[in-house]
Amino acid sequence: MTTKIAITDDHVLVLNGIKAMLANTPEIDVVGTYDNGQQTLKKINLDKPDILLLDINLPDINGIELCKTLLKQYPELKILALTNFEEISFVKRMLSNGASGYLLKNTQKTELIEALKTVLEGRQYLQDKIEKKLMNYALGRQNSETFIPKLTRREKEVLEAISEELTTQEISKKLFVSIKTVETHRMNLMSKLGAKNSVGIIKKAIDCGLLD
Amino acid sequence: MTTKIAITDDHVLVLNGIKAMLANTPEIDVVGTYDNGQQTLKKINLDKPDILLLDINLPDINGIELCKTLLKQYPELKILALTNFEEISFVKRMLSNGASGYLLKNTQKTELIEALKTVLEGRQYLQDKIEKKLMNYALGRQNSETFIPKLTRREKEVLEAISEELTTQEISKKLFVSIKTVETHRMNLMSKLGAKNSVGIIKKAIDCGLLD
DNA sequence: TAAAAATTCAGGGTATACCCTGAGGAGAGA
DNA sequence: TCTCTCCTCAGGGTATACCCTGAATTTTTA
Repeated sequence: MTTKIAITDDHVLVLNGIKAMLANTPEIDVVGTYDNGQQTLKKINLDKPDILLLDINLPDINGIELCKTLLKQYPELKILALTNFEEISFVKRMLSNGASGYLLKNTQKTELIEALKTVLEGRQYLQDKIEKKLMNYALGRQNSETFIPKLTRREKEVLEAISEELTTQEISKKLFVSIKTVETHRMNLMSKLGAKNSVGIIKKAIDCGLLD
Repeated sequence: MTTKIAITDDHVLVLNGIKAMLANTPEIDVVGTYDNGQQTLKKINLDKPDILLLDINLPDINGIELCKTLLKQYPELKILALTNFEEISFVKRMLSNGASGYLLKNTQKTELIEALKTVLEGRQYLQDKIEKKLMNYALGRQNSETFIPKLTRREKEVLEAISEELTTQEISKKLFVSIKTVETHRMNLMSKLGAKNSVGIIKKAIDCGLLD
């Protein structure tokens, strides 16, 4: 049984590099390559790959968003992030959005194939370097007390709307309440999150994982 | 529908070689051949090719300059560099001046046709060898900054300050500039990052890894 | 069931952000 | 030299965010 994989990357050289790398590996079949997010969304249901190698850095859609969207539509699909970004924040966001693994683009053939196998078995594959970073990050975080403030239902809704760059007026219309109510909620958000303004609200919210 | 191509090269045997190579390929029609830059500039508007195969090494004009000039006048034209220069600096300069691909003169017929097709579809074609060189070069400098908007030094400073929850007035004092200047930078940040307000700036900045 | 928390909203205010046009000077690069 | 980008700043305006006090109603919880 061959494993069908597809690749989304806007760099032709990367696409071809991977294809070439897998050319003489009969158990792996590259069924599709896409160079942007829209194309991926359109064509993936035709190619039906088991695994998608996904670059974060795409011209049209953020790879992290794309990951989330794809997994909603195709829960069976395994997504393996393949990128140059070493930042832990990207790793965390990819994994929390359902990615099955994270590889850097300097990956060698053997490692790529091992990653594909691991992912196919339903397990998670992280490159050594990434795993260590993640570990250190987790250990560093354990000590520092991170109290996540409890937000009410309404506050979460307002928070969400603020992060959508809506104005108070727009939020009031969206939630069917008065402007004054929205302002109250925002003030409470600032108070609870220890922020001086909406920018602070968003920063702390992202930091606490209250937003994706 | 046939694809019209033209060739600029000062070596007659190369011109003829390519023509011969494409002679029994009906979907490709060689509509013009030029042996220097001036001639190319003069005659290309008459021949109206879809793709131009362009040598870098021309007697009168530098092929890289010619590429830039041609694309200013004919933005629809696809230019495929065809040369013996393997140096990455040439490749980069051609591509950054808008060339759609880069072939060495040892190209075989099938590869040439594939390159032409790829370019015609609006994608980029690079010969394997060139691709690998570029890949190594790219890996050497992990600067994946394709979709990350380029911010100026001042814009980065203002961005940083905004993320510190400072007001415009506070930022102006911190950076020793007027309030109006800070506002200008913030507007430019919104524009560059596609944000509707400061919240959007921060979100996109975090998203792009410009912060933290 | 009483207390606490959450949701709603008002009046009234100041500070700030947002948005436009326009423009001079400095520096880099062709 | 000319062009382009960046940095700087102004006038003048509207919209919005921020901040206070106070309070009625509903919902949750102890």
